[in-house]
Amino acid sequence: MVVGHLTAADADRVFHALADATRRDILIRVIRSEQSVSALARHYPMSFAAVQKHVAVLEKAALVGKKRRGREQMVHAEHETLRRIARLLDAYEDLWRQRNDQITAILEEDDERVEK
Amino acid sequence: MVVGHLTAADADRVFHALADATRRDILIRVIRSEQSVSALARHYPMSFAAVQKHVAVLEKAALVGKKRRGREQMVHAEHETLRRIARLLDAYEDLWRQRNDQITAILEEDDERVEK
DNA sequence: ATGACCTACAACCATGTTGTTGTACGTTAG
DNA sequence: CTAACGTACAACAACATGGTTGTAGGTCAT
Repeated sequence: MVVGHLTAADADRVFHALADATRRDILIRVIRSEQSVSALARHYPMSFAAVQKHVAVLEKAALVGKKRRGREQMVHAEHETLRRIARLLDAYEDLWRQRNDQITAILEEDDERVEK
Repeated sequence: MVVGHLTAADADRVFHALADATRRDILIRVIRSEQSVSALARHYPMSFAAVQKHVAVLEKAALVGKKRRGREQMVHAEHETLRRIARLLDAYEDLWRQRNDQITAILEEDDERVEK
């Protein structure tokens, strides 16, 4: 089992890759099942080369990987990266909860003072 | 309670906003406690105007909000947006699990055939 | 072997992003 | 009132992004 730490540059790349509707759609498709680049390209109103670039962005972010099969490049999701970035956002949410807990604690402390 | 649906353009803005280490750091700081733009700016090796722009990107993504207090603009986290984007990534992870469940089911079906 | 298909990659263009500096204006402190 | 502070915004330069077309090479089917 890999510990799996995400550097700041990694997070930059992953969030950047996700910041485009076409790339998110490609990711969803390959999560469902791996597909060749040209099969993916058929779904979008842009050139094959443009889709190829989107896949390259996802690949540099390690959100997908490619595996040659004959003359096709099969694109598959790299679930571990998706998991890591989801956990990173969870950590942000935890920060918020901790802050709220502190505020709640302080307010309760005030209540005690008032009651005394 | 707001239903809270994230359009594709919303997700574009949020992921783009998160795709920069400085902006993620600003977000973390204001999650912990709201701060003025100039207080934030003191932490980074760049001009006040640059930090102002980063805050504007976070604000357009609705990850933070601003509230004037005297001559200062207090920046605070908008937790709801953070929550929504975290849930969006959760949905992607669910897709992966569904796919795995299907594969597992098919394999088990194969096993049954072999056993017969 | 030939043609069709899939991919890779370079060159190019338009636009957007990220930093800078400079100017202007409202607010607070002394 | 004046000086310092906090903010807003415009203009600019450098670079990145997202699309295009064109060329080239590897693989498969006939």
